[in-house]
Parts: sequence; structure tokens; C-alpha cells
Amino acid sequence: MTKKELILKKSLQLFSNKGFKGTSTRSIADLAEVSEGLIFKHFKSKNGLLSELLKIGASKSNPEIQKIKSCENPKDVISLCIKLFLNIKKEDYPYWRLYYANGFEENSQTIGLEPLLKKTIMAAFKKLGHVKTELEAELLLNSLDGLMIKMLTINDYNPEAQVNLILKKYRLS
Amino acid sequence: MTKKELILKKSLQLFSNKGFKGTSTRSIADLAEVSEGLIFKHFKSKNGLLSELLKIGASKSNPEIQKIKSCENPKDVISLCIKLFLNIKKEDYPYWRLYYANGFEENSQTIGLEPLLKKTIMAAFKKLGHVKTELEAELLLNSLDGLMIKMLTINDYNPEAQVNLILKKYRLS
DNA sequence: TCATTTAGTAAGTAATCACTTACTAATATA
DNA sequence: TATATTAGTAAGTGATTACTTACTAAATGA
Repeated sequence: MTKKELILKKSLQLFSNKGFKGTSTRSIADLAEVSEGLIFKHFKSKNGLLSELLKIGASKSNPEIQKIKSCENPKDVISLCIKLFLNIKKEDYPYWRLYYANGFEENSQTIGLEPLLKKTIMAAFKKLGHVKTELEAELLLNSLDGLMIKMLTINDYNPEAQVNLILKKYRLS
Repeated sequence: MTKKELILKKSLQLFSNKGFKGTSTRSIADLAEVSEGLIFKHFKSKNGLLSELLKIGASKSNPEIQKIKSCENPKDVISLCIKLFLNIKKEDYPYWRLYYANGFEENSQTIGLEPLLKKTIMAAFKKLGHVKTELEAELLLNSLDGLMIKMLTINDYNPEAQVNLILKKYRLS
């Protein structure tokens, strides 16, 4: 593991646990055992480091999202969205925590899964004959966001029972 | 309005918009047009000020919660929980933003409406003959938390259509 | 091989942080 | 009215902040 990768790893850990503003570049350097200057050599600024982390995290979660988007069967689309949680690895929790926390910051106009999946879910509901597709999509996304936040916040929370219940409500199990 | 009240008002505004860690005591003093020292005279520390704000906000929202808790009819309990959003005044949004953002901080083991309403909702579902009352209560709370976060994050978001849709799903409209 | 870029550091920088001190003016209470 | 408490401020405090500078050592490429 290069020192650049070490900085990325340790800063994700700290940002995710103590928050972006609650983490100093000094503490990142200490934990990664590199000089503080190296952070700025590689990422230009603390914000640049954050952007890089969000970019990497997004690209990691992209295949999963793409799989849903390219799905023809609308029932499978809904089903896969609901099951999304079960496929998120523990090691990726810090990224998702960062992603959600970032939605609470100034200026952000969207939060959670909506920008990633709303259009796809709307299309699926339309295929299934629903009329108010936007409202239905938002309802599902709100439920999923609520569950996601719980999963990311509470230690060792197992989302499986909730996932099964939601599947049942949508008659997908 | 006393200077103490001014500090409370302006700090809530800043904490809610820029986050607790993103707000300096200096900036609070500037906005409230008081000396920085006065903040510490009244609230001992920056954290003490935050606690006071959360305490005031909680006491403000308490009557609404108590009304739900003292409700005999289980259908009314569920209905009132869902309609909770419609009764939150725009002026109280900053408090709720602070409350939810605080749930994302270190150490917090709960987030959102769960600590306020879970037991009450479980009891209501039990009265209505549900078996898996905890799962059902969590599902409802997740949906409501998701909606709440959206309402607090997105400017001028109107939750009414979502509220009506959720009421419909629970056959309460 | 030699010049240039890259990885890396130690030791700064000014600005900002939460908080304190030492003080005055107003207000309440006996 | 005398005394004690409270409200309020100006000017600090040392520590920490994100970031820079000036410098090596290693790798790379023509």
C-alpha cells in the first residue's frame, strides 16, 4: 500500500467517524504515519481529499447501481433496490456514512439514494401500471434512506428483517 | 429580546446552516452583536450552548409528541405520527436540522424519531392486531425519518402529498 | 547518462479556535 | 442605602487550524 493509499484509507476512517470538519489534516497525517505536507502534495487541499474519497466511493458503488439500471424487468428493479443494503459490505460503510453526512452540509440540495435511483424506480413503477410514479418512487426511496441511515448509524444493525418486510409490502417475496 | 435570547436565536441559525463544528463562537458573537465572552458567561461552553438549544427544541416539540402518546385510539396514533410533519412550523426547522445532524455525530446510538415514538407506535400496532409490531414500527419510522430529512434538506419541499400517500398505504384516509 | 519530474519531509506560516481574565455597569436583595 | 449578584465587555491566552516553503532522495524518460 502506497502512502497515498494510506492517506485515503485513514482519512476515510476519520472523516466517517469524527466528521469532515471534526478531522484535522494533522490527525490524518499522524494516523497514516506520513508528513502533513504529503496530503497537500497529493490532494491539493483538505476539500480535495474529500472529493477524491467521494469519487472513489461512488465508482465502487457504481457497478451495483448500473446493474439495477440495466434491468429490464420492473419487478426486479424494485426488488434489487430494496436488496441493495444486503450487498453493501461492512468495509464500505465509512464511504456511505460520508456520502450521507455530506448531504446534510450547506448547499447540498439532494440527499441519499434519490439522485442515484429515482428515475429508474419511476420508470419501473410506470411499467407496473402505477399512475403517481413520482410519489411512489419517493415513498420507496424515503423508506430505503431511513433504513440506510439506521444501518450506518447503529452498530451491528442487521437490515435483513426490514428488507424482507419491505419486499413483502411490495409483493416481491 | 435579551442578549441571551439573541445568542440562542443566532447560534441555532448558524449551527443549523453550517453545522456545530462549522460554526465558531466568534461568528455567533458577531451575528448576535454581543461580546464573545457573554456566550461563555451564559452557557459555560460551546457544547453547553448546543445542549441548551436541543433542550429548548425538545421541550417545544414535546406537546405534539405527548398528544400522540396520550391517544387511546391506535388508528389515531398512527395517523397523528404520519401527520406530524404538517404541524412542524418553518421556524422550527433549524431545531430539527440540528436534532437530526446530531444523530450523525460520534457516540450517538439512535437517530431520528425512533427514541421519541417507537414504543407508542408498537403499542398501537399491537392493538390493531399486528404480530411483528417492532418490525412494523421500524418500517413506519424509517419512512417518516426519510421524509423528514428530505423536508429539512430541500428548500420549500412540501411533504403533504407524501403524507397523504403514506396515510393511504395504512388505510387511514 | 543526465535532466526532469515525482515522492517525501521538517519546519515553518498567519489565521482562527474555544475559552479566560480582569474589569465596569446595572440590577436585585437585605 | 449598602451589599452582593448578575449582565456585559475588551483584550487577551495558548493551542490548533489548513496550508506553504524549502529542501532531499528516488524514480523516470529522452
